[in-house]
Amino acid sequence: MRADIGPLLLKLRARDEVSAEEEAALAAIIARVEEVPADTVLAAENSVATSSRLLLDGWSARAKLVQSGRRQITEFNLPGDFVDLHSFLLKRMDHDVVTLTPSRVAIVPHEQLTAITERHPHLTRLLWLSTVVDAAIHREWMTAQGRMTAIQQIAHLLCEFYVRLKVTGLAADHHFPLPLTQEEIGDACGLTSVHVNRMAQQLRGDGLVEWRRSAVTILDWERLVSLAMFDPTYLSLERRPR
Amino acid sequence: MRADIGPLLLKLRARDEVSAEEEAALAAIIARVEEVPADTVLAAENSVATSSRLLLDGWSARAKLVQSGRRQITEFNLPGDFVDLHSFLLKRMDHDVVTLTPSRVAIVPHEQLTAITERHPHLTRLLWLSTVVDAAIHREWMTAQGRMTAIQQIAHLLCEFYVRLKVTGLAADHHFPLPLTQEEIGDACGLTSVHVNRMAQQLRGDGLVEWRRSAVTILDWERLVSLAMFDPTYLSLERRPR
DNA sequence: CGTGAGATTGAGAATTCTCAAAGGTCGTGG
DNA sequence: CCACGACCTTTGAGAATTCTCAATCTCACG
Repeated sequence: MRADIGPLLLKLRARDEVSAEEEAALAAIIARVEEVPADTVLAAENSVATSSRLLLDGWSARAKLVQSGRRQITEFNLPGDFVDLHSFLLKRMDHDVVTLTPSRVAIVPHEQLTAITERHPHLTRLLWLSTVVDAAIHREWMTAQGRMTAIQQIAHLLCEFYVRLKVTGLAADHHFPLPLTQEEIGDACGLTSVHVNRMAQQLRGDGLVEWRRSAVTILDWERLVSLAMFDPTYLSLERRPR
Repeated sequence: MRADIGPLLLKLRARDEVSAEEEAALAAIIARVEEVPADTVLAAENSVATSSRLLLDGWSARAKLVQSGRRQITEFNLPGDFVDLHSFLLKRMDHDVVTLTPSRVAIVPHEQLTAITERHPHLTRLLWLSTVVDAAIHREWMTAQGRMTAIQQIAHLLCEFYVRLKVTGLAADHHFPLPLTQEEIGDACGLTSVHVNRMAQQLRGDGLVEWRRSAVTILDWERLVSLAMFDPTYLSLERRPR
């Protein structure tokens, strides 16, 4: 099966050049592709991984479960994200990776990744970069959680989705799909779904977004960015030699 | 100047073997060593880095400033931490790195790190791992911030310090130095220093810790771990092939 | 001993949570 | 093509945690 790694390449090329040879090397490391339904655990906390997963299509999340049934989502993964590249080095997972929508996932055995590190130093650096950007996203979220209000956090999340989805052409004209429940957004922001609901109403009432069903239209990007104090620097979408 | 990379090696060797050749390669990438006072910015947000810093001695922090003078500390760096290895790939910094105590810092030019990726794939993976562990620490903190109470968060931080400091021999017998103000701890937990103070009093009052000046003694490790729901898995201190 | 940074205390205020209960929406089976 | 059920969203009201803003206290150090 020929996996479509187009979205991944778009992301990598937003940050640096990727040669044809590197592109071929990437395509070659995929062992197989799987279709998985929503709410499937792709990688379980505490398990020891021997392969990593590349999200070809669909949304997933990194989540940590806490006693008492609560959970914290620490990052959302969009199509083209190498969702558990971290497990290549960690081996033992510190968190779950769970699909949020029906998804298509490419499986990459760790031996193949090891081979990349031995033969393609520049491609290695680009993959390394993508894990380091995950860390930058974590820092940005932590800052939002610790030092911003609930409504700012949610606004920030919407800004992030829009910018990240645009890279792979999944968002345009200030409009994008958002297949998340308010509960899932709450799990990401450290809020209850009740409070997410009230803040979402406020964002709508203030004329910042139109947000119905599972799609969002940003009505006033300037004001949303200003409310969220959103600065996309942390996404490292500058093209430069790495 | 001969830099003492002993603490760094202890950390790396807690996770996998490091050959004598790799050790020599690491020692060779250090361009120079600097002594810096407390509260010095080692790497500034938004600047474009051309070298990374290895903390030989002292404590530092990754911090993000938010309008209105607030800040969020996203990780504390201890002696032996490669504090801004992230900048090797990010180039443009998404956060500040600031010393919290007088420190000794080794400077590593990015060209040297590039050379490591070209000649030492296994060492590259170990350095990559250390950035991925930073991300795991971020996730753990985010979970604490989002889904645990203030006192649990602070207890969790103390557990983390003890385990991390033990790796390099800087903690033992449930005792360790803690050169942080309550304000700095608040910046890390997303709390005010006032609330940190009250929670610290409660931890002392409950007989969990002795915490005076800048040193902590954990009086009841079991109970502290249980309160904080602390599980050191996220620190990846298992020795296995990477 | 005076100074200044950091720790501690007090009291009222704000944000967010908890616990229900009610209202909508969408896919599926009859 | 409609009714049903499951899953979300929305609303209300009281409660809890944490914040804000001072003011005071302590202690290491010059």
